[in-house]
Order: sequence, then C-alpha cells, then structure tokens
Amino acid sequence: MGNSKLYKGSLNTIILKLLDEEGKMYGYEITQKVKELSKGELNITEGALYPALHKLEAEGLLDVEVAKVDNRLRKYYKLTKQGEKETVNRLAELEDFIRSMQQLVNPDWSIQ
Amino acid sequence: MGNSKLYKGSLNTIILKLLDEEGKMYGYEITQKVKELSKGELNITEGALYPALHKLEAEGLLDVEVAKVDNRLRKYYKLTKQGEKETVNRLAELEDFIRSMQQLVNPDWSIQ
DNA sequence: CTAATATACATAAATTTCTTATGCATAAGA
DNA sequence: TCTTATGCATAAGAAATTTATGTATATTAG
Repeated sequence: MGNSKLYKGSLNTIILKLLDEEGKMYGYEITQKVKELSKGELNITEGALYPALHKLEAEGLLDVEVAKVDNRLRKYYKLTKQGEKETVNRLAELEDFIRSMQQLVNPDWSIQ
Repeated sequence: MGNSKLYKGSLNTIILKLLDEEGKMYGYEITQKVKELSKGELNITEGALYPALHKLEAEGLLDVEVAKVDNRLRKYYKLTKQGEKETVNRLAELEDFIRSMQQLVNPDWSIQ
C-alpha cells in the first residue's frame, strides 16, 4: 500500500484519456485498467471514481448506457463530442504538468 | 492562467527537494524558483506555501532561521537530519507516481 | 511625489478532491 | 457456506488547495 494514491486533479483526466482510448468502459473496468497499466501503483477508490463519473456526466463530457451482463448491472460511459474536445485540452495540461514535475524532481530525465 | 495549479500532495515534496538542492531557502524564494524551473507552469500560492512550511517544520523536517535583509524579514528554511531522510523517501514516491502517470497518459514516452 | 509593483510574511474561509466507511446485490470459488 | 470478486452508490470526514484578506517595506514608473 504505502503509496498507491492518486494526486488531486489527475483522476478526471485519467478517466477521459482511458475512455478516449477504449471507446467505452464501465466503472469497475476503469479501476482494473488503471491498476493494470500502473502495475498496481495507482488504485482508484470507488468513493472517488463514481462521484467523478457522475460529475463528468453532469458536465456533459460523458454519456451513459446501462447494460445487464450476467445478471449484473454495468454502466458504460463514453465521451460526448464535447468530452472529446475537453480530453485534448486536459490531456495537454496534464502532460505539461508531468513535464514540469519532472523538470523539478529530476532534471536529468529527458522525454524521448 | 488556465492551468498553473499544482497537484495535491506534490507541494511538500517539491519543497523538500528544493531545500535539498539549495541548502536553504525562504518562502518567497521558493515560489520564484518553482515558477522559474517550470517556466511559469507551476505557481505556488502563498496560502498553500506558508501553511505547508509551518507543517513541515512542526513535523520536524525543517529548521527555521530568521534573517533581516534590506530591512525586510526572511525566514530561511533548511532540512533537518530527519528531513533529509524523508526527502529521499518522498522523492522516490513522487518519481514512481510520475512514471505511473506517464505510463497512463503517454506510454510512448520513455525515460532515459 | 505618488501610485503601482515587487518583496516578504501570515491566516481564515471556502472549495475541491480524496479516503474511509457503509450499504445493496449477484457470481464464483474454496 | 464463507470469502472473494464483480458492480453500483453515497455519506462523513480528512487533507490540500484557492481565494481573499491583512500587514509592512522597497523599488520602479509616471
């Protein structure tokens, strides 16, 4: 455990980025995907994820579609047109942020 | 402005890292240094910085030394022994975080 | 000479975001 | 049958940050 925390503000952008890549995903799937991609480093808690999804939907960035698989509910989310645009902006911001953090934390690193 | 925000949890580590590099710094100097190193991308607000410095001091990670320069007050902070140890840990954590974020946001990047 | 900007500290209120703790429900595996 | 996994949700609390102030001195521009 030790770490495994996200950092304020990064969750929404991660969600948008994943949806942009995968087309559509449901909540639980997002938590597993993030865990997998980060090799267990990042764990999105449900208490953070679901409110975030609801907020992105309320902002008009996501659309929902309910499905029943194996008698269990799934809510598939996908980007709206507006969501696609916002994803570009927020991703650029996050990339800038990451680059800045690197510059501060380890100027020896360089991104290829 | 648009961006210019830090991200939760990264501020303390940035402060520790800078003090580790520079030996000693005062608050205002830290805000300017971060702005410079990040090319204006990251702006530490005073409302975030000063409470953070006080907290790190209370935790025993920083020592303070007051100085008067040009008839103006400066509070120079430097790492304690314990602060030096903690810096190593927190920096490693932040580096892991940055790597994980990169993996998520842009797997094409690689760190050399 | 005076107003704005820069330097330098500080704190309080409000906001945002996240963790922790719950709750409900079905499926699969030990 | 008990635990773990899947799948959603919300409420309470904690933590970090922004925004808004406040005080004070020094410098620069008009």
